[in-house]
Amino acid sequence: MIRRMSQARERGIPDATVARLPLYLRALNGLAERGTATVSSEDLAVAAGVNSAKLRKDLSHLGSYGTRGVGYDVEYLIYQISRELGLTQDWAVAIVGVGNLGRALANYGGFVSRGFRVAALFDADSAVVGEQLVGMAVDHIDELESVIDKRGVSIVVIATPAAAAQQVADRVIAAGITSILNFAPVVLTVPDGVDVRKVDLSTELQILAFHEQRKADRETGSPIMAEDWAEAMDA
Amino acid sequence: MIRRMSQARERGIPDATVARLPLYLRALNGLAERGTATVSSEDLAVAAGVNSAKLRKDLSHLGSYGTRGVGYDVEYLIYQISRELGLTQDWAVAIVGVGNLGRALANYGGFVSRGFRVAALFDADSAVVGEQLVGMAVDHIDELESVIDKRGVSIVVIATPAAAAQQVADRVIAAGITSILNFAPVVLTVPDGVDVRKVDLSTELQILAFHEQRKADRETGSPIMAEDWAEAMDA
DNA sequence: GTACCTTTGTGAAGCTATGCACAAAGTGCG
DNA sequence: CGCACTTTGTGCATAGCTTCACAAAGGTAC
Repeated sequence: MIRRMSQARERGIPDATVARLPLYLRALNGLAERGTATVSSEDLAVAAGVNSAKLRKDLSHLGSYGTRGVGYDVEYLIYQISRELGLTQDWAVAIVGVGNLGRALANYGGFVSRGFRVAALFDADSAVVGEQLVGMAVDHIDELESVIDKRGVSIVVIATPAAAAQQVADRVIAAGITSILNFAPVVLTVPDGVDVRKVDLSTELQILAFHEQRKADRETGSPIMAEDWAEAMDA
Repeated sequence: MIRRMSQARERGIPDATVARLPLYLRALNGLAERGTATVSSEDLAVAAGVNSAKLRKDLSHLGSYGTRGVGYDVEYLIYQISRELGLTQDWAVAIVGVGNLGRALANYGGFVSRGFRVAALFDADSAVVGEQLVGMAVDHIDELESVIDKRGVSIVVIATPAAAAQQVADRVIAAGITSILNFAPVVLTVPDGVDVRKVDLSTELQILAFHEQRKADRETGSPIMAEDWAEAMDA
Protein backbone atom coordinates (compact mmCIF):
# COMPACT_ATOMS: atom_id res chain seq x y z
CA MET A 1 0.00 0.00 0.00
CA ILE A 2 3.00 2.27 -0.30
CA ARG A 3 2.21 3.55 -3.77
CA ARG A 4 -1.33 4.41 -4.80
CA MET A 5 -1.60 5.65 -8.35
CA SER A 6 -4.55 6.69 -10.46
CA GLN A 7 -4.49 3.25 -11.98
CA ALA A 8 -3.63 -0.03 -10.32
CA ARG A 9 -0.13 -1.31 -11.05
CA GLU A 10 0.74 -4.64 -9.77
CA ARG A 11 4.01 -5.24 -11.52
CA GLY A 12 4.40 -1.56 -12.29
CA ILE A 13 3.63 -1.18 -15.98
CA PRO A 14 3.23 2.58 -16.59
CA ASP A 15 -0.16 3.76 -17.82
CA ALA A 16 1.46 5.42 -20.81
CA THR A 17 2.90 2.05 -21.82
CA VAL A 18 -0.37 0.19 -21.37
CA ALA A 19 -2.07 2.75 -23.58
CA ARG A 20 0.38 1.99 -26.38
CA LEU A 21 0.31 -1.80 -26.21
CA PRO A 22 -2.89 -2.04 -28.31
CA LEU A 23 -1.14 0.07 -30.93
CA TYR A 24 1.83 -2.28 -31.07
CA LEU A 25 -0.50 -5.23 -31.16
CA ARG A 26 -2.27 -3.84 -34.18
CA ALA A 27 1.00 -3.13 -36.00
CA LEU A 28 2.19 -6.65 -35.19
CA ASN A 29 -1.00 -8.20 -36.49
CA GLY A 30 -0.50 -6.31 -39.72
CA LEU A 31 3.03 -7.68 -40.02
CA ALA A 32 1.89 -11.22 -39.20
CA GLU A 33 -0.75 -11.06 -41.93
CA ARG A 34 1.93 -10.09 -44.42
CA GLY A 35 3.93 -13.12 -43.30
CA THR A 36 6.74 -11.30 -41.49
CA ALA A 37 8.41 -13.63 -38.99
CA THR A 38 10.66 -11.23 -37.07
CA VAL A 39 10.80 -7.47 -36.76
CA SER A 40 13.29 -5.00 -35.34
CA SER A 41 12.25 -2.35 -32.83
CA GLU A 42 13.07 0.23 -35.48
CA ASP A 43 10.71 -1.23 -38.08
CA LEU A 44 7.95 -1.89 -35.59
CA ALA A 45 8.29 1.62 -34.25
CA VAL A 46 7.80 3.03 -37.72
CA ALA A 47 4.73 0.87 -38.27
CA ALA A 48 3.27 2.05 -34.98
CA GLY A 49 4.33 5.64 -35.44
CA VAL A 50 6.47 5.96 -32.31
CA ASN A 51 10.12 6.40 -31.36
CA SER A 52 12.04 3.11 -31.32
CA ALA A 53 13.66 3.69 -27.93
CA LYS A 54 10.22 4.22 -26.45
CA LEU A 55 9.01 1.04 -28.05
CA ARG A 56 11.90 -0.95 -26.60
CA LYS A 57 11.40 0.51 -23.16
CA ASP A 58 7.70 -0.25 -23.32
CA LEU A 59 8.34 -3.85 -24.30
CA SER A 60 11.02 -4.20 -21.65
CA HIS A 61 8.31 -3.68 -19.04
CA LEU A 62 6.67 -6.90 -20.15
CA GLY A 63 9.88 -8.90 -20.06
CA SER A 64 12.84 -9.57 -22.29
CA TYR A 65 11.25 -11.02 -25.37
CA GLY A 66 13.64 -9.81 -28.08
CA THR A 67 16.83 -11.32 -29.44
CA ARG A 68 19.80 -8.99 -29.75
CA GLY A 69 21.08 -8.74 -33.27
CA VAL A 70 17.80 -10.12 -34.62
CA GLY A 71 14.71 -8.40 -33.27
CA TYR A 72 11.40 -9.71 -32.01
CA ASP A 73 9.56 -12.82 -33.13
CA VAL A 74 6.26 -11.44 -34.38
CA GLU A 75 3.98 -14.28 -33.27
CA TYR A 76 5.63 -14.61 -29.90
CA LEU A 77 5.39 -10.90 -29.21
CA ILE A 78 1.74 -10.88 -30.25
CA TYR A 79 1.12 -13.62 -27.75
CA GLN A 80 2.98 -11.88 -24.94
CA ILE A 81 1.26 -8.54 -25.44
CA SER A 82 -2.12 -10.23 -25.76
CA ARG A 83 -1.52 -12.10 -22.55
CA GLU A 84 -0.44 -8.94 -20.74
CA LEU A 85 -3.54 -7.11 -21.91
CA GLY A 86 -5.72 -10.02 -20.88
CA LEU A 87 -6.84 -10.83 -24.41
CA THR A 88 -6.12 -14.52 -24.11
CA GLN A 89 -9.35 -14.76 -22.20
CA ASP A 90 -12.85 -14.02 -23.37
CA TRP A 91 -14.48 -10.78 -22.22
CA ALA A 92 -18.25 -10.52 -22.25
CA VAL A 93 -19.26 -6.96 -23.11
CA ALA A 94 -22.70 -5.40 -22.69
CA ILE A 95 -23.81 -2.38 -24.68
CA VAL A 96 -26.38 -0.14 -23.00
CA GLY A 97 -28.27 2.09 -25.40
CA VAL A 98 -29.09 0.77 -28.86
CA GLY A 99 -29.35 4.03 -30.76
CA ASN A 100 -27.24 4.90 -33.76
CA LEU A 101 -24.04 4.66 -31.81
CA GLY A 102 -24.96 1.46 -29.99
CA ARG A 103 -25.77 -0.19 -33.30
CA ALA A 104 -22.52 0.97 -34.82
CA LEU A 105 -20.62 -0.45 -31.87
CA ALA A 106 -22.48 -3.76 -31.97
CA ASN A 107 -21.73 -4.11 -35.67
CA TYR A 108 -18.17 -2.91 -35.41
CA GLY A 109 -15.98 -5.75 -36.61
CA GLY A 110 -12.84 -5.02 -34.62
CA PHE A 111 -14.97 -5.10 -31.51
CA VAL A 112 -15.56 -8.80 -31.70
CA SER A 113 -12.21 -9.75 -33.19
CA ARG A 114 -9.88 -10.26 -30.29
CA GLY A 115 -11.01 -11.35 -26.89
CA PHE A 116 -14.22 -9.32 -26.81
CA ARG A 117 -17.72 -10.60 -27.37
CA VAL A 118 -20.96 -8.64 -27.33
CA ALA A 119 -22.95 -10.64 -24.77
CA ALA A 120 -25.89 -8.33 -24.12
CA LEU A 121 -27.71 -5.31 -25.53
CA PHE A 122 -30.02 -3.09 -23.49
CA ASP A 123 -32.38 -0.26 -24.26
CA ALA A 124 -35.15 1.57 -22.47
CA ASP A 125 -37.29 2.05 -25.57
CA SER A 126 -39.80 -0.77 -25.87
CA ALA A 127 -39.88 -0.24 -29.65
CA VAL A 128 -36.27 -1.41 -29.76
CA VAL A 129 -36.47 -4.16 -27.13
CA GLY A 130 -36.73 -7.58 -28.72
CA GLU A 131 -35.14 -6.46 -31.96
CA GLN A 132 -32.48 -8.80 -33.28
CA LEU A 133 -28.97 -7.37 -33.68
CA VAL A 134 -25.77 -9.28 -34.32
CA GLY A 135 -27.69 -12.47 -33.58
CA MET A 136 -28.98 -11.27 -30.27
CA ALA A 137 -32.24 -9.89 -28.92
CA VAL A 138 -32.16 -6.46 -27.29
CA ASP A 139 -33.16 -6.73 -23.62
CA HIS A 140 -35.09 -4.15 -21.66
CA ILE A 141 -33.07 -2.05 -19.28
CA ASP A 142 -35.12 -3.46 -16.42
CA GLU A 143 -33.32 -6.76 -16.95
CA LEU A 144 -29.91 -5.09 -16.62
CA GLU A 145 -28.75 -6.64 -13.36
CA SER A 146 -30.05 -10.15 -13.95
CA VAL A 147 -28.72 -10.43 -17.51
CA ILE A 148 -25.31 -9.02 -16.57
CA ASP A 149 -25.08 -11.60 -13.87
CA LYS A 150 -26.43 -14.48 -15.95
CA ARG A 151 -24.13 -13.90 -18.92
CA GLY A 152 -21.00 -13.09 -16.97
CA VAL A 153 -20.64 -9.57 -18.36
CA SER A 154 -17.54 -7.81 -17.01
CA ILE A 155 -17.26 -4.72 -19.23
CA VAL A 156 -20.13 -2.33 -19.94
CA VAL A 157 -20.27 0.17 -22.78
CA ILE A 158 -22.55 3.12 -22.15
CA ALA A 159 -23.96 4.51 -25.40
CA THR A 160 -27.05 6.18 -23.95
CA PRO A 161 -28.05 9.84 -24.06
CA ALA A 162 -26.14 11.97 -21.59
CA ALA A 163 -29.07 12.26 -19.20
CA ALA A 164 -29.26 8.50 -18.63
CA ALA A 165 -25.55 7.73 -18.35
CA GLN A 166 -24.97 8.34 -14.65
CA GLN A 167 -28.01 6.30 -13.69
CA VAL A 168 -26.87 3.41 -15.88
CA ALA A 169 -23.39 3.64 -14.38
CA ASP A 170 -24.77 3.52 -10.85
CA ARG A 171 -26.80 0.45 -11.65
CA VAL A 172 -24.09 -1.55 -13.38
CA ILE A 173 -21.62 -0.70 -10.62
CA ALA A 174 -24.14 -1.89 -8.06
CA ALA A 175 -24.36 -5.07 -10.12
CA GLY A 176 -20.63 -5.57 -9.65
CA ILE A 177 -19.19 -4.09 -12.85
CA THR A 178 -15.84 -2.30 -12.41
CA SER A 179 -14.94 -1.45 -16.02
CA ILE A 180 -16.94 1.05 -18.05
CA LEU A 181 -16.42 2.53 -21.48
CA ASN A 182 -18.44 5.73 -21.63
CA PHE A 183 -19.55 7.35 -24.88
CA ALA A 184 -22.04 9.71 -23.27
CA PRO A 185 -20.79 13.29 -22.97
CA VAL A 186 -20.85 13.50 -19.17
CA VAL A 187 -18.31 13.08 -16.39
CA LEU A 188 -19.34 9.92 -14.56
CA THR A 189 -18.97 9.86 -10.80
CA VAL A 190 -17.87 6.42 -9.67
CA PRO A 191 -16.42 4.92 -6.49
CA ASP A 192 -12.75 3.98 -6.15
CA GLY A 193 -11.85 0.76 -7.85
CA VAL A 194 -14.07 1.36 -10.85
CA ASP A 195 -12.29 2.18 -14.11
CA VAL A 196 -14.01 4.49 -16.54
CA ARG A 197 -12.65 5.32 -19.96
CA LYS A 198 -14.29 8.02 -21.96
CA VAL A 199 -14.59 8.36 -25.70
CA ASP A 200 -15.82 11.74 -26.71
CA LEU A 201 -16.33 12.82 -30.27
CA SER A 202 -16.82 16.50 -29.62
CA THR A 203 -13.77 16.69 -27.36
CA GLU A 204 -11.62 15.33 -30.15
CA LEU A 205 -13.09 17.77 -32.64
CA GLN A 206 -12.47 20.66 -30.28
CA ILE A 207 -8.83 19.71 -29.89
CA LEU A 208 -8.49 19.55 -33.68
CA ALA A 209 -10.18 22.91 -33.99
CA PHE A 210 -7.68 24.42 -31.58
CA HIS A 211 -4.73 23.28 -33.65
CA GLU A 212 -6.43 24.15 -36.91
CA GLN A 213 -7.01 27.66 -35.64
CA ARG A 214 -3.38 27.98 -34.69
CA LYS A 215 -2.31 26.90 -38.13
CA ALA A 216 -4.74 29.33 -39.76
CA ASP A 217 -3.48 32.21 -37.59
CA ARG A 218 0.10 31.52 -38.60
CA GLU A 219 -0.63 31.20 -42.32
CA THR A 220 -2.48 34.45 -42.60
CA GLY A 221 0.30 36.11 -40.65
CA SER A 222 -2.39 37.66 -38.52
CA PRO A 223 -1.31 40.68 -36.51
CA ILE A 224 -0.67 40.44 -32.81
CA MET A 225 -3.89 40.40 -30.79
CA ALA A 226 -4.83 42.35 -27.72
CA GLU A 227 -3.59 39.81 -25.15
CA ASP A 228 -0.32 39.44 -27.00
CA TRP A 229 0.25 43.14 -26.83
CA ALA A 230 -0.24 43.08 -23.10
CA GLU A 231 2.20 40.20 -22.81
CA ALA A 232 4.75 41.89 -25.03
CA MET A 233 4.56 44.99 -22.82
CA ASP A 234 5.29 42.95 -19.72
CA ALA A 235 8.35 41.30 -21.22
CA MET B 1 11.95 27.84 -35.30
CA ILE B 2 13.85 27.18 -32.08
CA ARG B 3 11.32 24.83 -30.56
CA ARG B 4 9.51 22.27 -32.67
CA MET B 5 7.12 20.11 -30.69
CA SER B 6 4.74 17.37 -31.73
CA GLN B 7 2.01 19.98 -31.74
CA ALA B 8 2.26 23.59 -32.66
CA ARG B 9 2.30 26.03 -29.77
CA GLU B 10 2.17 29.63 -30.57
CA ARG B 11 1.57 31.13 -27.19
CA GLY B 12 2.66 27.94 -25.44
CA ILE B 13 -0.46 26.29 -24.15
CA PRO B 14 0.55 22.74 -23.12
CA ASP B 15 -1.12 19.90 -24.99
CA ALA B 16 -2.27 18.41 -21.71
CA THR B 17 -4.11 21.64 -20.95
CA VAL B 18 -5.69 21.87 -24.41
CA ALA B 19 -6.95 18.32 -24.00
CA ARG B 20 -8.76 19.32 -20.80
CA LEU B 21 -10.32 22.56 -22.02
CA PRO B 22 -13.27 20.76 -23.68
CA LEU B 23 -13.91 19.03 -20.38
CA TYR B 24 -14.05 22.33 -18.52
CA LEU B 25 -16.23 23.76 -21.21
CA ARG B 26 -18.74 20.97 -20.79
CA ALA B 27 -18.81 21.35 -17.03
CA LEU B 28 -19.29 25.10 -17.41
CA ASN B 29 -22.14 24.64 -19.85
CA GLY B 30 -23.83 22.37 -17.33
CA LEU B 31 -23.48 25.05 -14.67
CA ALA B 32 -24.76 27.74 -17.00
CA GLU B 33 -27.85 25.68 -17.78
CA ARG B 34 -28.57 25.42 -14.09
CA GLY B 35 -28.30 29.20 -13.84
CA THR B 36 -25.04 29.41 -11.90
CA ALA B 37 -23.44 32.81 -12.41
CA THR B 38 -20.02 32.31 -10.82
CA VAL B 39 -18.05 29.26 -9.79
CA SER B 40 -14.91 28.66 -7.74
CA SER B 41 -12.03 26.61 -9.08
CA GLU B 42 -12.80 24.07 -6.37
CA ASP B 43 -16.40 23.54 -7.47
CA LEU B 44 -15.57 23.53 -11.15
CA ALA B 45 -12.76 21.06 -10.54
CA VAL B 46 -15.19 18.69 -8.83
CA ALA B 47 -17.64 19.00 -11.71
CA ALA B 48 -14.90 18.24 -14.21
CA GLY B 49 -13.32 15.54 -12.08
CA VAL B 50 -9.86 17.09 -11.77
CA ASN B 51 -7.63 18.63 -9.11
CA SER B 52 -8.42 22.31 -8.46
CA ALA B 53 -4.78 23.44 -8.61
CA LYS B 54 -4.47 21.84 -12.02
CA LEU B 55 -7.64 23.56 -13.15
CA ARG B 56 -6.37 26.95 -12.02
CA LYS B 57 -3.02 26.40 -13.69
CA ASP B 58 -4.75 25.35 -16.90
CA LEU B 59 -6.93 28.44 -16.90
CA SER B 60 -3.99 30.67 -16.09
CA HIS B 61 -2.52 29.71 -19.47
CA LEU B 62 -5.43 31.43 -21.18
CA GLY B 63 -5.14 34.58 -19.13
CA SER B 64 -6.26 35.88 -15.78
CA TYR B 65 -10.01 35.55 -15.98
CA GLY B 66 -10.91 34.88 -12.36
CA THR B 67 -11.63 37.22 -9.47
CA ARG B 68 -9.85 36.48 -6.20
CA GLY B 69 -12.23 35.93 -3.35
CA VAL B 70 -15.07 35.25 -5.81
CA GLY B 71 -14.24 32.77 -8.52
CA TYR B 72 -14.90 32.70 -12.26
CA ASP B 73 -17.82 34.22 -14.10
CA VAL B 74 -19.37 31.22 -15.82
CA GLU B 75 -20.49 32.90 -19.05
CA TYR B 76 -17.28 34.84 -19.43
CA LEU B 77 -15.14 31.76 -18.91
CA ILE B 78 -17.24 29.81 -21.41
CA TYR B 79 -16.59 32.55 -23.91
CA GLN B 80 -12.86 32.68 -23.26
CA ILE B 81 -12.38 28.92 -23.49
CA SER B 82 -14.53 28.77 -26.62
CA ARG B 83 -12.50 31.48 -28.21
CA GLU B 84 -9.24 29.77 -27.32
CA LEU B 85 -10.48 26.49 -28.81
CA GLY B 86 -11.66 28.28 -31.91
CA LEU B 87 -15.32 27.51 -31.31
CA THR B 88 -16.47 31.04 -31.89
CA GLN B 89 -16.11 30.33 -35.55
CA ASP B 90 -17.97 27.80 -37.65
CA TRP B 91 -16.14 24.63 -38.67
CA ALA B 92 -17.37 22.71 -41.69
CA VAL B 93 -16.83 19.00 -41.11
CA ALA B 94 -17.00 16.24 -43.72
CA ILE B 95 -17.68 12.63 -42.82
CA VAL B 96 -16.20 10.04 -45.15
CA GLY B 97 -17.83 6.62 -44.90
CA VAL B 98 -21.55 6.45 -44.24
CA GLY B 99 -21.76 3.04 -42.61
CA ASN B 100 -23.12 2.42 -39.15
CA LEU B 101 -20.50 4.58 -37.55
CA GLY B 102 -20.76 7.39 -40.08
CA ARG B 103 -24.50 7.53 -39.57
CA ALA B 104 -24.09 7.58 -35.80
CA LEU B 105 -21.64 10.44 -36.08
CA ALA B 106 -23.84 12.41 -38.48
CA ASN B 107 -26.80 12.05 -36.12
CA TYR B 108 -24.81 12.70 -32.99
CA GLY B 109 -26.30 15.77 -31.38
CA GLY B 110 -23.24 17.08 -29.58
CA PHE B 111 -21.48 17.07 -32.90
CA VAL B 112 -23.49 19.90 -34.31
CA SER B 113 -24.01 21.79 -31.08
CA ARG B 114 -21.03 24.08 -30.74
CA GLY B 115 -19.07 25.39 -33.65
CA PHE B 116 -19.21 22.26 -35.76
CA ARG B 117 -21.48 21.62 -38.72
CA VAL B 118 -21.67 18.52 -40.87
CA ALA B 119 -21.14 20.02 -44.31
CA ALA B 120 -20.60 16.92 -46.44
CA LEU B 121 -21.05 13.15 -46.41
CA PHE B 122 -19.17 10.77 -48.71
CA ASP B 123 -19.38 7.09 -49.49
CA ALA B 124 -18.04 4.78 -52.18
CA ASP B 125 -21.13 2.57 -52.25
CA SER B 126 -23.53 3.78 -54.96
CA ALA B 127 -26.42 2.26 -53.01
CA VAL B 128 -25.78 4.85 -50.30
CA VAL B 129 -24.90 7.81 -52.52
CA GLY B 130 -27.84 10.16 -52.89
CA GLU B 131 -29.45 9.05 -49.65
CA GLN B 132 -30.65 11.88 -47.43
CA LEU B 133 -29.13 12.12 -43.96
CA VAL B 134 -29.39 15.01 -41.52
CA GLY B 135 -30.86 17.05 -44.34
CA MET B 136 -28.05 16.39 -46.73
CA ALA B 137 -27.46 14.10 -49.70
CA VAL B 138 -24.57 11.65 -49.53
CA ASP B 139 -22.00 12.45 -52.23
CA HIS B 140 -19.92 9.92 -54.09
CA ILE B 141 -16.29 9.68 -53.02
CA ASP B 142 -15.29 10.74 -56.52
CA GLU B 143 -16.57 14.21 -55.66
CA LEU B 144 -14.36 14.41 -52.57
CA GLU B 145 -11.97 17.13 -53.66
CA SER B 146 -14.46 19.35 -55.41
CA VAL B 147 -17.06 19.23 -52.63
CA ILE B 148 -14.48 19.82 -49.90
CA ASP B 149 -13.31 22.86 -51.76
CA LYS B 150 -16.78 24.13 -52.63
CA ARG B 151 -18.18 23.87 -49.09
CA GLY B 152 -15.11 25.11 -47.27
CA VAL B 153 -14.56 21.90 -45.31
CA SER B 154 -11.60 22.16 -42.94
CA ILE B 155 -11.94 19.04 -40.77
CA VAL B 156 -12.46 15.53 -42.12
CA VAL B 157 -13.75 12.57 -40.13
CA ILE B 158 -12.70 9.20 -41.52
CA ALA B 159 -15.25 6.51 -40.71
CA THR B 160 -14.39 4.10 -43.51
CA PRO B 161 -13.19 0.51 -43.27
CA ALA B 162 -9.53 0.21 -42.34
CA ALA B 163 -8.46 -0.69 -45.86
CA ALA B 164 -9.73 2.57 -47.33
CA ALA B 165 -8.56 4.96 -44.62
CA GLN B 166 -5.03 5.73 -45.79
CA GLN B 167 -6.20 6.36 -49.33
CA VAL B 168 -8.91 8.72 -48.10
CA ALA B 169 -6.36 10.50 -45.92
CA ASP B 170 -3.98 10.95 -48.84
CA ARG B 171 -6.72 12.44 -50.97
CA VAL B 172 -8.09 14.88 -48.41
CA ILE B 173 -4.57 16.00 -47.53
CA ALA B 174 -3.87 16.59 -51.20
CA ALA B 175 -7.06 18.65 -51.21
CA GLY B 176 -5.60 20.87 -48.51
CA ILE B 177 -7.07 19.38 -45.33
CA THR B 178 -4.77 19.47 -42.30
CA SER B 179 -7.04 18.18 -39.53
CA ILE B 180 -8.29 14.60 -39.50
CA LEU B 181 -10.28 12.63 -36.96
CA ASN B 182 -9.68 8.97 -37.69
CA PHE B 183 -12.03 6.20 -36.53
CA ALA B 184 -10.50 3.52 -38.75
CA PRO B 185 -8.24 1.10 -36.88
CA VAL B 186 -5.03 1.94 -38.75
CA VAL B 187 -2.05 4.19 -38.15
CA LEU B 188 -2.29 6.91 -40.77
CA THR B 189 0.91 8.15 -42.34
CA VAL B 190 0.69 11.89 -42.95
CA PRO B 191 3.14 14.68 -43.73
CA ASP B 192 4.28 17.20 -41.15
CA GLY B 193 1.76 19.90 -40.45
CA VAL B 194 -1.22 17.57 -40.61
CA ASP B 195 -2.90 16.77 -37.30
CA VAL B 196 -4.48 13.39 -36.88
CA ARG B 197 -6.47 12.37 -33.84
CA LYS B 198 -7.50 8.79 -33.47
CA VAL B 199 -10.53 7.34 -31.77
CA ASP B 200 -10.29 3.64 -31.36
CA LEU B 201 -12.92 1.52 -29.73
CA SER B 202 -10.91 -1.68 -29.46
CA THR B 203 -7.91 0.16 -28.01
CA GLU B 204 -10.07 1.51 -25.22
CA LEU B 205 -11.53 -1.90 -24.54
CA GLN B 206 -8.08 -3.44 -24.40
CA ILE B 207 -6.92 -0.89 -21.86
CA LEU B 208 -9.99 -1.64 -19.75
CA ALA B 209 -9.33 -5.36 -20.07
CA PHE B 210 -5.81 -4.87 -18.79
CA HIS B 211 -7.00 -3.15 -15.63
CA GLU B 212 -9.89 -5.53 -15.19
CA GLN B 213 -7.46 -8.43 -15.35
CA ARG B 214 -5.27 -6.82 -12.75
CA LYS B 215 -8.22 -6.40 -10.45
CA ALA B 216 -9.29 -10.00 -10.98
CA ASP B 217 -5.77 -11.26 -10.25
CA ARG B 218 -5.64 -9.36 -7.01
CA GLU B 219 -9.06 -10.49 -5.83
CA THR B 220 -8.43 -14.15 -6.38
CA GLY B 221 -5.04 -13.74 -4.73
CA SER B 222 -3.59 -15.70 -7.60
CA PRO B 223 -0.15 -17.20 -6.97
CA ILE B 224 3.00 -15.81 -8.57
CA MET B 225 3.28 -16.72 -12.22
CA ALA B 226 6.17 -18.10 -14.20
CA GLU B 227 7.71 -14.80 -15.24
CA ASP B 228 7.45 -13.48 -11.73
CA TRP B 229 9.40 -16.41 -10.47
CA ALA B 230 12.14 -15.66 -12.96
CA GLU B 231 12.17 -12.04 -11.90
CA ALA B 232 12.26 -12.96 -8.25
CA MET B 233 15.26 -15.20 -8.90
CA ASP B 234 17.16 -12.35 -10.56
CA ALA B 235 16.57 -10.01 -7.68
C1' DG C 1 37.25 -19.64 -32.36
C1' DT C 2 37.51 -14.95 -33.41
C1' DA C 3 36.23 -10.72 -35.38
C1' DC C 4 32.62 -8.07 -36.95
C1' DC C 5 27.92 -6.73 -37.39
C1' DT C 6 23.28 -5.90 -35.72
C1' DT C 7 19.99 -4.94 -32.38
C1' DT C 8 18.32 -5.19 -27.74
C1' DG C 9 17.78 -3.47 -23.02
C1' DT C 10 18.75 0.26 -19.92
C1' DG C 11 21.33 4.09 -17.23
C1' DA C 12 21.12 8.78 -17.29
C1' DA C 13 19.64 13.29 -18.69
C1' DG C 14 16.21 16.40 -19.98
C1' DC C 15 11.58 17.66 -20.43
C1' DT C 16 6.65 17.87 -19.17
C1' DA C 17 3.03 17.55 -15.99
C1' DT C 18 1.13 17.43 -11.35
C1' DG C 19 -0.05 19.07 -6.87
C1' DC C 20 1.17 21.45 -2.62
C1' DA C 21 1.24 25.54 -0.25
C1' DC C 22 1.16 30.31 0.11
C1' DA C 23 1.48 35.26 -1.10
C1' DA C 24 -1.36 38.48 -3.47
C1' DA C 25 -5.73 40.35 -4.34
C1' DG C 26 -10.26 40.96 -3.92
C1' DT C 27 -14.93 41.04 -0.97
C1' DG C 28 -17.77 42.38 2.80
C1' DC C 29 -18.88 43.49 7.48
C1' DG C 30 -18.68 46.34 11.46
C1' DC D 1 -11.13 52.36 7.38
C1' DG D 2 -9.46 48.18 8.90
C1' DC D 3 -9.85 43.40 9.72
C1' DA D 4 -11.24 38.78 8.66
C1' DC D 5 -12.30 35.80 5.13
C1' DT D 6 -12.25 33.80 0.50
C1' DT D 7 -10.17 32.39 -3.64
C1' DT D 8 -7.02 33.11 -7.38
C1' DG D 9 -2.50 32.68 -9.58
C1' DT D 10 2.03 30.70 -9.20
C1' DG D 11 6.85 29.26 -7.30
C1' DC D 12 8.59 25.09 -6.19
C1' DA D 13 9.30 20.27 -5.39
C1' DT D 14 8.18 15.88 -7.07
C1' DA D 15 6.77 12.38 -10.13
C1' DG D 16 6.42 10.56 -14.62
C1' DC D 17 7.58 10.27 -19.40
C1' DT D 18 10.65 10.56 -23.40
C1' DT D 19 14.87 10.32 -25.76
C1' DC D 20 19.74 9.67 -26.23
C1' DA D 21 23.54 6.92 -26.26
C1' DC D 22 25.98 2.88 -25.31
C1' DA D 23 27.36 -1.53 -23.16
C1' DA D 24 25.93 -6.18 -23.45
C1' DA D 25 24.42 -9.98 -26.08
C1' DG D 26 23.45 -12.66 -29.79
C1' DG D 27 24.21 -13.93 -34.79
C1' DT D 28 27.15 -14.79 -38.93
C1' DA D 29 31.14 -15.45 -41.78
C1' DC D 30 35.41 -17.28 -42.35
